[in-house]
Order: sequence, then structure tokens, then C-alpha cells
Amino acid sequence: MPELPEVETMRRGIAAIAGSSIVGVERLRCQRRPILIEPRALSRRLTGRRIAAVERLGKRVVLRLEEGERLIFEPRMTGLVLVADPPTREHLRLRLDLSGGPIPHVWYWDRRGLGSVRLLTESQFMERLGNGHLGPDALTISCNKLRERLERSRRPIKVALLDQRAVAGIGNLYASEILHLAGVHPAKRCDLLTALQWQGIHAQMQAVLQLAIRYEGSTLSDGTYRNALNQSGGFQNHHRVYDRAGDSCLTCSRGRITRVVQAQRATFFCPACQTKRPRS
DNA sequence: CATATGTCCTGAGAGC
DNA sequence: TGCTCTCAGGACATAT
Repeated sequence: MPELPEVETMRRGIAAIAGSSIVGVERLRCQRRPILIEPRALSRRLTGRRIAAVERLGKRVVLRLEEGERLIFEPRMTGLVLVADPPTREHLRLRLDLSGGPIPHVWYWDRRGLGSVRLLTESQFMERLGNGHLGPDALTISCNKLRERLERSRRPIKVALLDQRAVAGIGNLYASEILHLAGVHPAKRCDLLTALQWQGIHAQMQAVLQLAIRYEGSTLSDGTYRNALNQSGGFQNHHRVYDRAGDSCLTCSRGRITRVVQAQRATFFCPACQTKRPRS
């Protein structure tokens, strides 16, 4: 489930294609949803174009082309952006052939096909992802900004952290990890959190995301997520609560990790050290 | 306006 | 062993 650390790892894995030119495009398998324009137009619009920059926008990898056009990879659950051979031939979706740089090909692979690759003009980009569509990036948002954007919400903090319009990049896995390290109960309403709790959430958010980037993300037991070289991430070995239901708490050793469902998503937490009240 | 729910998708794993 | 069923959750559309 690529979230900010996994998508940032993908971005870094293909960052060296900045400055290269696209010399070929092949759509490898029918994608009903992912690519919004017909293959011939995709090839015509991409061939010969130079990649100006490789960026990350929340959980998307963005190739910025000249004249404001952007090719946007949105992996959702099982999408991968690769420079090495993909895990299987079967789920390859798109291949870009490049010249003028160190990387000859970039692939988009997606087993479940919930993800997408979209080519957007400047105006399409602004309409879909511009001002107001995404909050500030979770890696760089200030504590005051985070608090300002969420403190009037009555939603549980775990649910609110997944709202990409509030803050961009956090997904289901890291939301549980962040709140555990901050010692905050996932069901605590945003509007009832103290200043100290906001500081803890903000600090742990950035600490967890930075550490997870250093480990190149989390490859869960299904083994789907890989970096651009088709290698596993390492942060799954450092999860303190995610997918550890029934195990004892690594932080306080008193509680057992509990799984609950919030907004149709699994939440993991320790009932002993994540209290609804502020820690003294 | 804020919040909640349904939808898409495939393959791993559970249970019989 | 082999079948059927459930579940995983990102973003968006639609409903309340």
C-alpha cells in the first residue's frame, strides 16, 4: 500500500531520469480506468518530450514535462514504478523508453489495477490536483498548520489523518504507527486534542515518515511493494502496531495490540499506552 | 458545509 | 486436496 515513504522511494528510484527524453511508449495491457486518453494519443503526446523534473505529490509520482504537462503515476494499492525487471510480466501496464540519461526504461506495473497513470495538461492538473485538492505534504507541514487544518474536526484523529485534503501522504499503515508513537488513542476526536498531543502527533509523523523513507518503505506479507529496483523495503520489521494484533506492546510491554475498524479501515493500537487522555 | 458510505480491483489465506 | 468466501485500502462519487 504505497504511502508517502513508499512513493518517495519510487520517486528517488527514478529521479535520474530528469533531463532524459521519452523516445517510446508502449501500453502493455488493457487498462480500463487508469489511462484517460487513447493509447495513440498518449504515445503521440509523450514521444520526443523531455522530462523536466521528477516530483512527488502526496502519494503520486509526477513527471513534469515541458509546458506544464505532467505524467502522473498513482499506485494506490499495488502499483509500482520500476526501472528494473518487474515482478511479473502479466501485470505490466506501461513502458516508457528513454534516451539521454542513465536509465533506459521505466515501467508501471499494477497487479490489482486500482492505480493509474494519467497525462494531464496544466489546466487539467490544476482542476484535479491544484489548490485545495491536496493539503500540505506530511513531511514538511508545520505543527501549527497541521493543527489549524484539523483542530475543528469532530472526526477521530486516525480517520482525519487519512484525509489527503487536510495533509497529504499519510495512509492507513503510517496513521496507526504515528498515533502509537505519539501515545494518542486513534478514536480521540480532533477537536478534543491538547496542544501537547498535536505536538506529539506532528513530531512522530515526521519522525516515522523519515525513518520509513530511510528503510525504503514497508513490504507487507503479500510482498507486493518493491522499490524501483524490485527490492523489498525494510520498514515492516520496525512496525510497532500495524498488523500485530494480539502481540504484546513493544513500547509499554503491558498492553496487547488491538485491532479495531474505523471508517472501514483497520486500526491498530495499544490500549495501555495510547490513552484518550493526554499523557502526564 | 462536514462527514459517511459504496465502488473499483485481484490474489492470498481461511474455512469447510 | 479443492472449492468458495472474505478481506486488504487508495481515491473518488454519491448520499446524508
